[in-house]
Amino acid sequence: MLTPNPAVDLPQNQVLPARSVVPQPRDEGDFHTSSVPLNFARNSEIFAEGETAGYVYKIVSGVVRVSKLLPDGRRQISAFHLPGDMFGFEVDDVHHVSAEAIGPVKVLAYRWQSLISTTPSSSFVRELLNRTMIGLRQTQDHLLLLGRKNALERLAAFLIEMVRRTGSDRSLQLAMPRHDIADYLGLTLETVSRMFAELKDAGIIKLESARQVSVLDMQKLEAMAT
Amino acid sequence: MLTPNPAVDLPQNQVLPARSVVPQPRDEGDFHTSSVPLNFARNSEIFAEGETAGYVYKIVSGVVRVSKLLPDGRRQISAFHLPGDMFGFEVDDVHHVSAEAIGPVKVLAYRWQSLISTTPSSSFVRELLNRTMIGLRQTQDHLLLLGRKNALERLAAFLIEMVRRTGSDRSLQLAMPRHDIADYLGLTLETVSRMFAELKDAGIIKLESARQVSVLDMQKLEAMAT
DNA sequence: CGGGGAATTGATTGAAATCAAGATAGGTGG
DNA sequence: CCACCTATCTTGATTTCAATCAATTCCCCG
Repeated sequence: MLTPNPAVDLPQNQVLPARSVVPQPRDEGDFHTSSVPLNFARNSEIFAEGETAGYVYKIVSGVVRVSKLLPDGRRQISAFHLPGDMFGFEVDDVHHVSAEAIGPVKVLAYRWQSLISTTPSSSFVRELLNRTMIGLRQTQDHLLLLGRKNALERLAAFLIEMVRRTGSDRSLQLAMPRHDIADYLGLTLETVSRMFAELKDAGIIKLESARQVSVLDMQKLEAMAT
Repeated sequence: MLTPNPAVDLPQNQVLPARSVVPQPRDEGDFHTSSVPLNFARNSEIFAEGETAGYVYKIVSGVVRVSKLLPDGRRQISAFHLPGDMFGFEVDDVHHVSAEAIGPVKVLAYRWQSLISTTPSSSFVRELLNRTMIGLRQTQDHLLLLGRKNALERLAAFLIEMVRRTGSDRSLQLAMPRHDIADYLGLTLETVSRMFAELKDAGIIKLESARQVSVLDMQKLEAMAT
């Protein structure tokens, strides 16, 4: 069965009290609005489904998984977020997904209200609109993957996405375990492992270790992603 | 196999020439910007993946399906849009999905540039941001359905969504064929048909006809959607 | 080193896809 | 107005791909 609550063994974070860094509002990033730097430990929860939303987050370092759970523990990861990405937008003030740090994560937290209502200029809103539209497009692409691609196509698409987003080509360091990849791709971790083996046996990738992948034939990998 | 191109037998629409109604810019809807009323026949294409995007559309009447195709014809419908809904937003000026009229459809087309750049106030942008965030949330919910729910749960969730969105409770008129429901739910039309039969046999719904459904037990239906 | 979570690999099951007929019905023209 | 024609839908038989169940094996970290 899937992990009912992936955030274990870590100190709870309430609304926004200090964690390891004392919140010191400051100007930073693309948004010239006060932000609070926060640190999250491996597997800690940044926010949970159903919680009151009041902040949007911009990743400084680390990787974040955004997911939804079914009552029986089945989990779907809707996105992995890398440094520079923003997450946590909500129309109303309730989070409809949860977010967790996969490894140690540093973020800047911005008050949602400040970003949209304090009318410095509408450029913040335009920025948010652009980021949201990009997120919508990526999510639509992911619908096609989950609804219509087979296991091998899904893993190939995932590896291509990660190579592209991390900037590297050839060498790829995976921040997340097989279980998370499985929950992102709508598969089980065993199937993910078998598909890694299949790509390896086909000479398309090389597994330096479970988390360190070298792409040997990007042409073929792209062909497999359909 | 899935329909390679669902838009058949219908007159092609180029960028925005008149169809059955001569385009007459006018003020209308929530947006006080000029819009062009357009009519589309059953199964005609409103825009295609890869086409230049320049307009956003607001549905006056009819139902629209938004989808993506794989080269071999596999199709994933990412959303059905009903009257009042808007669709066609893109970050850059290329459509990354295609949109087709399921039955006869009337829309109002708005120039994207007018909506965002002619600074009447940023309220248009806020409106677009809200609609996009709502779309993102619905798409994330759909990811969970496609990645983790079984066939029966998917159909139950679909029926609940349609009952909620059409406002009716109990009686539901489906605008789309089984094939479209299947491509929305990541199933085949045969499986969709079997799941309808299962819900019927369980006394949860009644099929007045294939397109006319009565919900007999909403409690149970909601329980099945997980 | 040695312990333990993570990953791989194997055997078997199972849910939905595919292949294959028919049944239903909605629209059209005689 | 009715009957036919053809889309659409249903139902059945079989196959298949991924899930599940079950051991090992591999490393990563203490």
